[in-house]
Amino acid sequence: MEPMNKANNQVLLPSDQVVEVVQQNLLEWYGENKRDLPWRENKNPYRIWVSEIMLQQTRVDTVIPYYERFLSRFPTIESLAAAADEDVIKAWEGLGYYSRARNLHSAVKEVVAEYGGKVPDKVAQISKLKGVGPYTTGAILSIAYDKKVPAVDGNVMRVFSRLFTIEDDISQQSTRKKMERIAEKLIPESSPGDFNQALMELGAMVCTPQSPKCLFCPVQSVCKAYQQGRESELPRKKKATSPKSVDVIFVWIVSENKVLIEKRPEQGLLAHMWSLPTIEQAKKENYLEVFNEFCDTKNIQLTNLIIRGNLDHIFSHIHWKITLVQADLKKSVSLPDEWEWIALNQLHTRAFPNVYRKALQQLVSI
DNA sequence: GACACGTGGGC
DNA sequence: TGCCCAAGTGT
Repeated sequence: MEPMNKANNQVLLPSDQVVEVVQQNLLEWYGENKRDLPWRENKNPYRIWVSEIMLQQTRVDTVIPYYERFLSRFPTIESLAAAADEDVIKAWEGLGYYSRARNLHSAVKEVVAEYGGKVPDKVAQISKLKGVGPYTTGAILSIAYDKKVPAVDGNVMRVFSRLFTIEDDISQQSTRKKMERIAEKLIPESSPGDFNQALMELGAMVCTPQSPKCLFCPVQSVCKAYQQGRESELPRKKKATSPKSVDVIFVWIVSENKVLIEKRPEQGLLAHMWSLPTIEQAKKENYLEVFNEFCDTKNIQLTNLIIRGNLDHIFSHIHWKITLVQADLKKSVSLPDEWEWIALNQLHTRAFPNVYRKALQQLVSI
């Protein structure tokens, strides 16, 4: 293996003949093999948009039920624009990357206010919307409006890496720009949306990260990696660093069938989401000190501490080692602004990220 | 450019 | 089991 920084900076564009074969074979294959997915029912730009946001870093099978519920709850761009923030987040609960929902909501409101509810069909306008980056710009413009704009995602980068034996590290942002130049040459005038989707579909179904199904690949005849038997070596990608381990305490405070919940800060991990009161960066050694400091900060007093259990939750970049601690709240002058008593049987009305759902299950189900 | 940002599935 | 991932974007 060559070192990763030795990748060629030159963009070697595919020949006209290769372009021809890829276009024809891929479009024909897509026509016969594409999956029947809910966002392929029509080309409503709003529906395409929602699907593209949900699909970011998220599997198709995971997205489908969320997509169906979301579109049935917010069937039009106007209905989403008019919705309360809480309702939008609640519909996103469990999907992860919650800033996607906030950005989508904000962008949809902008489209209704600035563009009369019509999703823009110009790169300059749509790429300014919150949560719409280079990939989503290309996806919406090509799929919904049949514009010849690249939509280069992880699938496309993997397909191109193999098809043209591109050695660049696909985790580098600069690599995507190179891939976009190739895509611009490859996309046919006639059906850019189908072609972009065909590229992604190929990556998802045939040109998979592990064990690619080269024997069934419609572009096998022009694939350089296959010709060289190197399909398992490509694409190149820097190994991810493993999540950093952090000790965390969730505090379980119940009184008269009510429990204290906490609204998380507006920035950072699980921003805006409901949670149990959480002590982050807690040292496991001395709970008392940790709790005293916590009580000082919140201007409250906690007594009768009992450890109720432990829980691990691994985010993409952080590993929470959670201790569930039950406590009683001594009478205090006032509750912190971010805290609220809620009836146990009303917990389901709030949007909790999954890590807190798991904790609640453990605590409530005896 | 590098890192933050969730979750669940597959091997 | 632990690691890699899955239709990226914001900072």
